[in-house]
Amino acid sequence: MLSKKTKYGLKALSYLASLEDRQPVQIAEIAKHENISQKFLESILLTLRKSGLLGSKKGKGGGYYLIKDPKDILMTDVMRILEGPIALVPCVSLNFYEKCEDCPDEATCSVHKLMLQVRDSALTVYRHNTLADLIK
Amino acid sequence: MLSKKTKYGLKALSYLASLEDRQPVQIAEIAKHENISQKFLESILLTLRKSGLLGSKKGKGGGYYLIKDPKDILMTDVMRILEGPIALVPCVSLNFYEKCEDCPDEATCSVHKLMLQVRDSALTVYRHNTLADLIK
DNA sequence: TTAATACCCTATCGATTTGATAGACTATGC
DNA sequence: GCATAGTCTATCAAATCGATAGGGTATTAA
Repeated sequence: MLSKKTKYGLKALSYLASLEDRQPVQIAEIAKHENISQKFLESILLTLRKSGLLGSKKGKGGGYYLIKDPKDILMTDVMRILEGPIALVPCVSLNFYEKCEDCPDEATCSVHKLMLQVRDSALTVYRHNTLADLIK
Repeated sequence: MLSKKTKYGLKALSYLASLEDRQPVQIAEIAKHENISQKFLESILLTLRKSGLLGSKKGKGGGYYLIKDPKDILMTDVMRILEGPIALVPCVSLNFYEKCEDCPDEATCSVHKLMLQVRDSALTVYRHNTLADLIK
């Protein structure tokens, strides 16, 4: 299940991308427009800023804004930042690989085999979608 | 992330499918072979039995066994029984649909649009995999 | 018929995660 | 220097997860 953090983050990014200009937008405006708890959104936007997707400006007239063009923001990156691994199981994760302690052999593991396919199919989707695609 | 319940359930099903005959297999044997907590596995096998994938036999010589041929057991069914919805968000779920309370319009929701594609890609994988495919 | 076997069911428990809130701090612009 | 708006830390209730304990019940072999 998708976490609310990811859901809200996606909505916030989409909202920013939908605006014509790239002027800073206040947290409060985003929260209100997308029906999100403002304080919770604060921490999410902070994450997005620290990972380089958003810029911020303090003080009057401040807020958050997209750094890159929406068509250059891949969903693979967004999902990994917000949700973490795309794979459903660590042993098939590209960026967050971990060996399963209970599984003696990945090559013959039925779960591994199935989850590998699921990961690839999800990756394909995320790689073919940019932020610009989501707001069309 | 895939729950251990699903992971263990898949492993147990695979183990049963890998055996030549369809004689009842004791919980203890499955648990030992797959490195699973026996008590936890009990509840999982119970779920699988109640949903019609497994049969059980009590008393001496009892255990669990597959009811259908492995090639007739679709991963869509297995995943829905063990993990629940295949969709990452209720508003794109076929079997567990729920409206998002915060989202005013699904048609224009960017999250909805993305998650619909992810669901379809996962469904395609699960529909093309039977239990027989996993143990090849 | 009886006793062993093995599935069935309920309850509980600690750990972790999640979503949300509060409050103080800091930088900016007028 | 004061209002504005992002930044950071701490906390918290609720839910979920994985696991465990312990007794109940049906079946079978002897």
